[in-house]
Amino acid sequence: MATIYEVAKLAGVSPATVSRVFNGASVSEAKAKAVRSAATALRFTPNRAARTLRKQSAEVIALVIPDIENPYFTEMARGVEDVAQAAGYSVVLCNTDAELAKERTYLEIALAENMAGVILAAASSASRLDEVLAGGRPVVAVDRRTGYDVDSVVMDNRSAGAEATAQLVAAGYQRIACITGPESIETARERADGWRSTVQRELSEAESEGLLRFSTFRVDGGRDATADLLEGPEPPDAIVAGNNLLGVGVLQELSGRGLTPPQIGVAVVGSLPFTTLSPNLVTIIRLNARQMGTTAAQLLLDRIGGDAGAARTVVLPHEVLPATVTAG
Amino acid sequence: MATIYEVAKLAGVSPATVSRVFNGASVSEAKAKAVRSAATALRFTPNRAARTLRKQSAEVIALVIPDIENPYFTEMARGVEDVAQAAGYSVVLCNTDAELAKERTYLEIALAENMAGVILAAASSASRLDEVLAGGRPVVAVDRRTGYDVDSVVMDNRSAGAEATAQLVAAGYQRIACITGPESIETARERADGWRSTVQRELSEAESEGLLRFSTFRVDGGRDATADLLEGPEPPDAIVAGNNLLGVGVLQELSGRGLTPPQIGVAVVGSLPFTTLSPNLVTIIRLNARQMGTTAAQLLLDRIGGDAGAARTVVLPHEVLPATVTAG
DNA sequence: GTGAAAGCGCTAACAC
DNA sequence: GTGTTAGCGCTTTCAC
Repeated sequence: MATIYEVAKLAGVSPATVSRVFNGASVSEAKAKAVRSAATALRFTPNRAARTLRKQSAEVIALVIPDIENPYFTEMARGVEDVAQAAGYSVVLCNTDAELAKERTYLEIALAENMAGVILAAASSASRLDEVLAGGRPVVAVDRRTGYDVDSVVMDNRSAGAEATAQLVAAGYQRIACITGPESIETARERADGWRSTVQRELSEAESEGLLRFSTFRVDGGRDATADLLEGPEPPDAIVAGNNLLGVGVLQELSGRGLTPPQIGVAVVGSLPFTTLSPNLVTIIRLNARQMGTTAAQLLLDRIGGDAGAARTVVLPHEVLPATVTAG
Repeated sequence: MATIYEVAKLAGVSPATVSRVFNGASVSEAKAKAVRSAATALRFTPNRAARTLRKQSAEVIALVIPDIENPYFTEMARGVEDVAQAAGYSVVLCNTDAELAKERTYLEIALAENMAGVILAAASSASRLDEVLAGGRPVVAVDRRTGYDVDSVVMDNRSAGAEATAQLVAAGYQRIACITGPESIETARERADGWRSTVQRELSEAESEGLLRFSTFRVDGGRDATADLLEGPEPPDAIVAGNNLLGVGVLQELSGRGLTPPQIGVAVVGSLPFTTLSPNLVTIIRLNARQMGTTAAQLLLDRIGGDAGAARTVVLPHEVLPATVTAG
């Protein structure tokens, strides 16, 4: 790899001038041209490690997520990437497996690499951001808030859970269960809250507890919880799934037992990635993960650009896609 | 962020000694202990940009893939990550959207960042690796070979396509179509080749062309091609899908038309991620993307470690999961 | 085993 | 507008 000195020598200018050309500072057109052609001839690319060391900041954004195999997060990653790339930033995807230790390691790396900022879908409410924030790096929380005073982009989970439930009520179901993620995760609790309030208001006070399952936000969690519910003394006639993967698990388990919507009602908060089921059988409360990604990236870029205002929280809307085939 | 100098001062040693402690060189136990406690007190983490600049190499591996939203590639990413992480390397995921320009940019970045190596699922057979290789960085090709003499890890695509087709033949289907990816992608061609040879051998010479569609490796591609096939003069009675997303698209389109396997036979090369369909209705030629990832990472680490032997090609086995419910 | 010092490639004062 | 120079934080000879 050629250095700035070799380019300078070939172009007959100083290294500083070469640097200026590559950083948009004012240079006479003649010298700029000479530099550019020398750079091309030597296949020069600025060394990013050196630039990062000198500037104390890399043009890289860390996107830290709990599950890279969940399409919700990869969709989000696409959104982040699009905005970041347009602004000249690269995105580094870090997968924590929802483990605090891995998350911690990645946050340390982000700091040690002088990355410009972090977009974090926290592993749990216990996530620690002290180090990164002490290092002066902006953080934007996505999907889940953190215990820190940072920008966040979230869905209206309570309302999404309520909406999912209301759709099932409207379709005539009477015993509506809810399978959501780990209780340690804000979104899981909020979606369950939405379900609970709707059930209690629309059906009966009694019709809630006993029908709630905190599980994992994964397919197997959905299957297990569904099996558990169906094998109970008073099985539900409908299920609200707290995220996309749980939805898949629910439907898989039902299908294994010969049950298909609308025989039993199903509403999913999120989406049904790669479903092969007819879309009008299941109610979807669609969460726009991509938009969450673009919004978060924009907020982060603002902060990187020096915006020091108070922390903002953006709540994104969801879209209701009701099942059109119902039991009724 | 504390520096090595501050740690040195606090511990009463030279910066060089601090560096040695953090790099496993021999240091007296007394000083090592002093350094460690000073480092902890100052919350010292070595600055990676500085280390990278000095060592001319970062402990980072680039994983360059064409579609981050395809579970096949995220599964592969998991495999890469597991091996890399165990060896102390971070993984940077780069999404090219199967565009050569983006791929080129990412490869340049990998070089400019002094990354230790690249694992590449090439955007097309026209991918250029000259710069990276000239920079002395090892490259391992995954899923698809490149035109360069580098290590590669691939599936036996021809055999996978043949196996998928043979399963449909065995189930009694007579007009078996094939929907595969872009003709510019090796895997797409090879899977089609496997299909063609089996159809020609088992059925009739005539029963092949006209039933082959080169599409995109995406869900919409599967839908469009299926629609196209079904609306033709002599529609197929079975379809081989060239990858997971095409399989989803095929099943979606069929389902929209009220067709479900085994009314029409379906075999998929790859897997059916997050399917809600009963697994015994569709034949799956399962490709182990995770294993592909771990294998590639291992090969790359060997190269990074200095292995300069001839380029190797590893061909991974697939697993046949036949549909057990057939039209017969 | 340990310290002094040079230098990785770049940017940003500072002088002109 | 342009060149000179110092220095970002680290690793690594080279002496001792």
